[in-house]
Amino acid sequence: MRTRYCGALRAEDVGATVTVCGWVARRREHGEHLAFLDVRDHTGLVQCVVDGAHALRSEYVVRVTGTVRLRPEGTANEGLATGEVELGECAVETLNPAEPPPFVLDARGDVDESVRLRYRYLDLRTERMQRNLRLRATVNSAIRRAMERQGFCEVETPLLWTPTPEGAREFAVPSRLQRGAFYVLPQSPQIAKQLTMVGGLDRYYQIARCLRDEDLRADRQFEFTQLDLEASFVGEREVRGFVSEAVAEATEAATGVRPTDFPVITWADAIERYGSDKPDLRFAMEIVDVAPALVGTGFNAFRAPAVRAIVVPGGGDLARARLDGLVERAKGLGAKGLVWMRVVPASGDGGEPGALGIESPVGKFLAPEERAGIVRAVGAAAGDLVLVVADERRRACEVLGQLRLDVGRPPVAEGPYRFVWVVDFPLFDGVDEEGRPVAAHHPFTMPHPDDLERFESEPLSVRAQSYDLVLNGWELGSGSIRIHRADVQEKVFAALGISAEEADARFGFLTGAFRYGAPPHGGFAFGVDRLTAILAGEENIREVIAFPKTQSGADLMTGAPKALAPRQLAELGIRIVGP
RNA sequence: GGACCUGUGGUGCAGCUCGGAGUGCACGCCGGCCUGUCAAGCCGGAGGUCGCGGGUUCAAAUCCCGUCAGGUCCGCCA
Repeated sequence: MRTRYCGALRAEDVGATVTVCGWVARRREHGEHLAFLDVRDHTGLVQCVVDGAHALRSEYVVRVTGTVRLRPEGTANEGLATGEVELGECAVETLNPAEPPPFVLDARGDVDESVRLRYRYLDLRTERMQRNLRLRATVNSAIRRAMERQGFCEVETPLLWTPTPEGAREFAVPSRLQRGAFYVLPQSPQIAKQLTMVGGLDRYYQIARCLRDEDLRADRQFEFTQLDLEASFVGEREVRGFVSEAVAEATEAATGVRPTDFPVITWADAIERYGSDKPDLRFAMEIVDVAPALVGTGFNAFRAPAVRAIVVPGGGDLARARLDGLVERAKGLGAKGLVWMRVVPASGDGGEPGALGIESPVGKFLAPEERAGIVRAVGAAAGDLVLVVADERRRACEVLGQLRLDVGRPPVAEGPYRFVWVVDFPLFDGVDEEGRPVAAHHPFTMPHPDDLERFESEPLSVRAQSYDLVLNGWELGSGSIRIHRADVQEKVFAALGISAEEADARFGFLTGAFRYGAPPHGGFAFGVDRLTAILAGEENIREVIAFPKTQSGADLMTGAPKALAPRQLAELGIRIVGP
């Protein structure tokens, strides 16, 4: 039907007679005997010169046969890949007419997202969506290449899985053959992939769809895609190596530049220095301990377990209203308050040249050496702004970590790409209402061997062999070395308050499998949607998903979710109660 | 479950604070003119339940209450 793609025609094709197929992107009529027709396919646009175009409209599907020729002197279009040439002596065949589209498909102005989603099949024709979906395919392909090169075997796991009431809310699927019983859609292939290790697959991977019935966000859809992997007889470093390789391959395929730097930071350091377990390393503004400068201070607000600060370079000119806003923000985040200090050249005479002072609402409560000590400790220069929070250590760090992002963070999709591994997470994340530790990752995570002796005495100080991969402040994914021995697993279940019977009822098929010779194993999963979005320069994963849902879980194109026909409900034995 | 932003011809916006006739801009659409444009240009035209419901008022796009939809965030996401 066609001999060439629109976007591929170049000066070296001059003289060739070609046939292209595509959509009418635009037409420019110059009277009865001259019109320009931009024909678009997935590769780009080519200008066709026709003798009148009255019968053709936007988005008509056409087949054009013409001769490639150079455009006349001075009429080339440098903004177009095919801008040196055009198709002349065109015969245009309309393969299908089209109604005027509800929105213009070129790159001008934003279109409301609900309109785009309602007509997603049209939105997909835009250059942006074409680029994003093809980038996603490139990323997938690179991931497969890297995993296969590293000896991983692709295994598909069931979508109809068994309920494991733990963690994310699951989508339920009623069974027709066993009325009243349900499958669930997997929130991840976690347990299945561990069973492939027991099954001797050695290295498993899958670009897997995961489903979680939780509220949606810019970086969360009900269904999302993960590179899921698991390997036997490996430690943490090897797993991180596998993942770094896959991410590097994908990033190189997408951007042309292979990232080589995958620094490792401990969870404790990440909290100390960045106030977050997903630090954005594209900018500094690290948190500094200024308590040493305030030993024995007379200023009550600073007599706290921890006093930490960040410097906003050049932030001294922030308006008072903005500073008040930051104070409110800090309080909203749970801090008792926030002290700001503008760093200025020291006033008065007698000071050393270059000496610095501060302007701050609380300046008068601080001794001169305390003011100087803070400025020195944070390494601030004149014109900078210092933000100080005094509180419990973790809270002070986390509040400053959030302020650091509020004040200094570039858009997530703006380069450079700064990956970082966060390791040594705590095994437990606080305690529940009954005072029991809560699993930070999942209950199959192996504790750090050095911390096992503190398991009973200080469970909250036990580190896990788990690790997150972070890119530009977005958590791409997480993984861990798993427990493969029954005795350790029992200890963890006990600490979590899960009885042997309960564990057996919930995960019996897993713990049972582990009695038959489970190899030491560990793995990881990272979000392909998130990685692709960042590499595509998009702030929202909907932009890299062909048919996403809205924040309320609706598919505006199909109208899903919808009521089922009474007959379908009857077959499933389901009666709808309530509104 | 909660907070905030948005909703005005097909699309994107302005108008809303201070109520006074559906007023305006750009794009698209339809028709006419136009032989080198490329977001073509020029002229003309059509197109509206101001998301929906209620209230206040002589009078509501505008003020108030409720509700729906889209978005951002908190909770939630082992």
